[in-house]
Amino acid sequence: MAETYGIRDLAREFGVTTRTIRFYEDKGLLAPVRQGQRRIYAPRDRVRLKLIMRGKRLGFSLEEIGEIIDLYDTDPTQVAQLRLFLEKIAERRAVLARQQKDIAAIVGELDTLKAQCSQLLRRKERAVAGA
Amino acid sequence: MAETYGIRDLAREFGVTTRTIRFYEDKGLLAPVRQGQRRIYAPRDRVRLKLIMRGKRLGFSLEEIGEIIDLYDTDPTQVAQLRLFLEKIAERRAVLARQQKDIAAIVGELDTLKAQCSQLLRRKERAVAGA
DNA sequence: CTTTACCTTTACGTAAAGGTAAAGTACCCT
DNA sequence: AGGGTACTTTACCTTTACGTAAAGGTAAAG
Repeated sequence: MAETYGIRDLAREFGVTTRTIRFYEDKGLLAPVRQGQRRIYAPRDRVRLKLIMRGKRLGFSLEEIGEIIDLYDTDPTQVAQLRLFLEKIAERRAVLARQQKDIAAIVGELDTLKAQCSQLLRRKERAVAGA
Repeated sequence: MAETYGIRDLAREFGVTTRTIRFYEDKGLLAPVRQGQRRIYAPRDRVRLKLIMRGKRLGFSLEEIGEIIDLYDTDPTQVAQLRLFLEKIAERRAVLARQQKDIAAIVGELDTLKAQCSQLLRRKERAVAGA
């Protein structure tokens, strides 16, 4: 028979709190079966959670992650899922590329400001010392 | 006599809403005088707003911006302000540097995933076409 | 006197991803 | 029966930077 997990098991394995896992369920990302009130997680739930964590690491929102992994169930060939995922990857890359440029620009500004401040500070300190 | 501005004037000049300017006042970043109920902004308020906008562009939080520009008033020599600002600049640079690295790593992962997905997709598409 | 434009305060809403507390349920161990 | 532990639900709290009504004040123009 198939392996099952308790919420605590998965929380430990993935380094999140049980609250987090329940939160994902609220958001429709997980749907464990119940045994009374307890949640029983099957291997496929574990896979989904792993995909969620990976998606988060890559900077996707939970909503985007949901769109992608839902196709995992509804799309037997996974072609649609792969297409969507590739699209999301492209989007994400574009966002990151822009962030890279923005950061570089800001770092440039910070360096300029730093130079100005440093110079001004040296002058002020000399003025104070000389007074 | 000194120039003054209405809230609308500053909003237009800096491309923000009046709500934003009032919000900054709530946060203690601005303190215009009142004429009855109306807010009257002096040139120094305008300068502060300009500093706020610059700080934001550089990615500082309003709280950090507040710390810095408050010294502008309390510190006549500005030495303390310059020191604090340089410190903030260094912090910000460090954060941005880490972000750069993180982004680069994620982009790398995305590229790997993209390659895998593309290959898989091509196989699936061939399989479907061949069926 | 009314419209129009601008201003005011108060206060709830938003997004994201959970944290945290309260209070109750379930089961094992002794 | 009592204790301990894990689990459950509900529901409000957090952060940041405002958006968005609601409801009304003030003043110039027509």
